[in-house]
Amino acid sequence: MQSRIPPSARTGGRPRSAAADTAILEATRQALVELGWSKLTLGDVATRAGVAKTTLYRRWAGKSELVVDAVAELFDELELPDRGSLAADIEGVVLQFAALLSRPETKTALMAVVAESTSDAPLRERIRTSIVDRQKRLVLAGRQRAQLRGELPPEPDPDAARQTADLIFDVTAGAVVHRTLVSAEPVDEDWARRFTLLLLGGLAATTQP
Amino acid sequence: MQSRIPPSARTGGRPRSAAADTAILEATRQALVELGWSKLTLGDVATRAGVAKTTLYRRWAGKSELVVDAVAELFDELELPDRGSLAADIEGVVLQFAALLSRPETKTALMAVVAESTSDAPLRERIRTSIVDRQKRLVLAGRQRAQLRGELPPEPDPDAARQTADLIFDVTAGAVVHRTLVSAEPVDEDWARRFTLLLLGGLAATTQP
Amino acid sequence: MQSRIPPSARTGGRPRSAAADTAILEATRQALVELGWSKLTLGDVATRAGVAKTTLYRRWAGKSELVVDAVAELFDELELPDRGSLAADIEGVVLQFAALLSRPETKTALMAVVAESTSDAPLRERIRTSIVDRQKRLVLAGRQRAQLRGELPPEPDPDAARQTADLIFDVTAGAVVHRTLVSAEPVDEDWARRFTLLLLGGLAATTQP
Amino acid sequence: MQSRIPPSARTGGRPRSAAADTAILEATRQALVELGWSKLTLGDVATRAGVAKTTLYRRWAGKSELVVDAVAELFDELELPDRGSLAADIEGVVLQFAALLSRPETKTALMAVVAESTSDAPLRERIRTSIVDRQKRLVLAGRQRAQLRGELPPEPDPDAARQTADLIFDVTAGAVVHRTLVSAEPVDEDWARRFTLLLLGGLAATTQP
DNA sequence: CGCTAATCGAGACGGTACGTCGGGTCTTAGG
DNA sequence: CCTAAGACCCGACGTACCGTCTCGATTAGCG
Repeated sequence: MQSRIPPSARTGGRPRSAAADTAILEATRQALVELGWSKLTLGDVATRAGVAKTTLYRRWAGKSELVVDAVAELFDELELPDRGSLAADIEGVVLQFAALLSRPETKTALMAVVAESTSDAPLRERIRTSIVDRQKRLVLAGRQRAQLRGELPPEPDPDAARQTADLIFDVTAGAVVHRTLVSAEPVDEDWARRFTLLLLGGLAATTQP
Repeated sequence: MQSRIPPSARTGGRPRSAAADTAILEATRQALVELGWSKLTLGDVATRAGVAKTTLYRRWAGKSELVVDAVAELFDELELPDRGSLAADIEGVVLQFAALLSRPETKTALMAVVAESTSDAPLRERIRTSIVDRQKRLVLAGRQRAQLRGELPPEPDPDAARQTADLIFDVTAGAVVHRTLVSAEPVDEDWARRFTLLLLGGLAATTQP
Repeated sequence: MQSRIPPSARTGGRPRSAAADTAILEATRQALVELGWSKLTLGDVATRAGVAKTTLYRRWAGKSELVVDAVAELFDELELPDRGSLAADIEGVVLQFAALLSRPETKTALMAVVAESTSDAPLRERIRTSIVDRQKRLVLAGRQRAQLRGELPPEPDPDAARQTADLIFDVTAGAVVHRTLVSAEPVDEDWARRFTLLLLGGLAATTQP
Repeated sequence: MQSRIPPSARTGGRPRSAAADTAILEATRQALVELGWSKLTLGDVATRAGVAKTTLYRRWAGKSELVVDAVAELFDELELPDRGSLAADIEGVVLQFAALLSRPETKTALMAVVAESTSDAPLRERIRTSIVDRQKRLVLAGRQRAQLRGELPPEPDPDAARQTADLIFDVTAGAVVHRTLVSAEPVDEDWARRFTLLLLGGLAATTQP
């Protein structure tokens, strides 16, 4: 799902510049790093991108939509490298996610758009599609891989499977975000190890009553 | 710790109106509910409170500081009722915290000030003192009570104790916030039960290597 | 003299649409009536005329040039009907000119382009050629006819003749314009009669010292 | 009559700066000279005056209103010096008015606001009060003085008196404006003499049937 | 009881950014 | 070469808030 305003359906006319899109999103990230969310202005982004303000407004409805797109591109990089065991995979994901969150552009932007989204349902949906689901995908892939390895039993009930995945996701993402942004302390290998221990222990308790 | 600017040290002169403080904080919460963080303006708050803008700026440095104070008052209500067992206590805290987070004024304000705080260290400190520590206190009190009950073993190493408490806190608060604000799904009794199961299971695994 | 930009000298290629010209000028007048000078936009004119903005800019340099042409067409209608006497002829011209000036499209456009022309010499020249000279012609024709009738003596000195004609022209056109646009009162038959009396009386005094 | 937006009726609050008014009007005239009407922008005027744009908009509704006030001050200078005879007085007024009209700030502004006023009745009224009536006053004063001198007979019928004064005014002001702005030729002593001759001759013809 | 001094309301002030609009240019595809 | 369509850059618009300032009018406590 895209936040961009689609071009006029009518054929004919000068097409939108693809280079402008790239320049704008890059300029947005750069401005986020230098100024932070609250001091970022669309006029400044336009100037940095070498683009007219109108061009920007023609494609995005506002600051939130633009920033979501700009940050979302960074989340595309997330992958699930095979580290050999479920525990190692989880630690890898946690560290990868933490690394992303500690970049200044994501740090300042993510909470801000989430805050904005509390009173803006379409924006919330866009965040979910562009950002959140990209992380959730990793949880599902990780479980699948662990089941192939025999580390986790197959889950016959699809409802329970989904519920558990959601819980793991909220716990993992929430913990990393909270540690990084609220507690403002680093997510290092040690923390990742201890968190993984907690998660896997809890998971065992959950599935083996 | 207070965000308020202290009154002039010099004695004599008209004292600050105490009623104004109450009115301003109440007006702030009301405006947060109606407008959300980004559309809340200090001029509007002043009008609602029946107070001049000057009065407001004489006491708070800006929007963030004011909102932190306004929301912090709500976190004073958090308590740790004795529900008889560690699991029940945790479920209680989770539900209580979730209830607070689902109020519109906290929902919209909390993430916003956290976002603001990523580039404002004093603000981050104020948030920690006024809001976060109030929750953390519950974690510590819960553990102490559980140890008194014999549900948890005493932790001889104070460093490890702090580290574990921090982890539990980040996991719990993070999970509830993420579920509520990002996943935008309710934290009901069922979820609280499943989360507690996960947490306690993980905790057992962590402390019994 | 035309304000239009001439078509490319190079032969070959698609010729300009003559229908477009008509449509554009008509649309301009219509827009002048509805919106007045300052709110008239070339984009709107293009839309009304069912024409692309490009087409419009290929033919006229700007708003002033377009409006001069659009209004000038109306001045083509001015004639000098033979009413039998100099006085009657003058009254006729005055009323005819006043009628033209009271049309909303001329009323709003004429002063505006004159204002523009104070800092735009080519525009001033175009106004003179397209609009002013068309009125001045009537003064000259009126005098010639009166001389044929014997109502006015021949003027042997061509310099003095030109000077007098200029004076009469400025007085007549100026008075009608001022009455219509500044004083905002109607130029009716009574006013025309009184003005003619004044003018002819003054003329007699001027030529018979 | 003033074009200024009156300050809030409520007492209390910081009073409006009188210096700002002076600076704004002076800056407006300066900008008119340098840029002309159509390129004058309120933002630029504000900058020149060392004033915020909002201050400007707090006091005037728009460009036209501001310019009327700025130019009107110049018309305050108009007087009727006693030159000894009616003819000499008229010539004096004509030359004085022409001198005012040939200043670049009035030249570019006057026609423009008149053009605007064709579709803006309140503006037309403001022009009349602030500018036109100041000139008309001279006509009336001139007649009164001429009657005291015995150069003109007393006019018993007040209606006819007013009608004649209006006619003289439209003719005089119109002729000077037209000569200056449309014909774009100078109003020098020679022209003033010839115009006065015409006017007085016509006047005699009008009043002595 | 009258001083003194900080507070209060009100609202104007210099700024900065907003989101929109119009001007005039350009780049398409099509005639 | 012209045309319709529409995106492009640019600059100005008028508005909204910001945080500061200047007023006159209140309030206290201290002398």
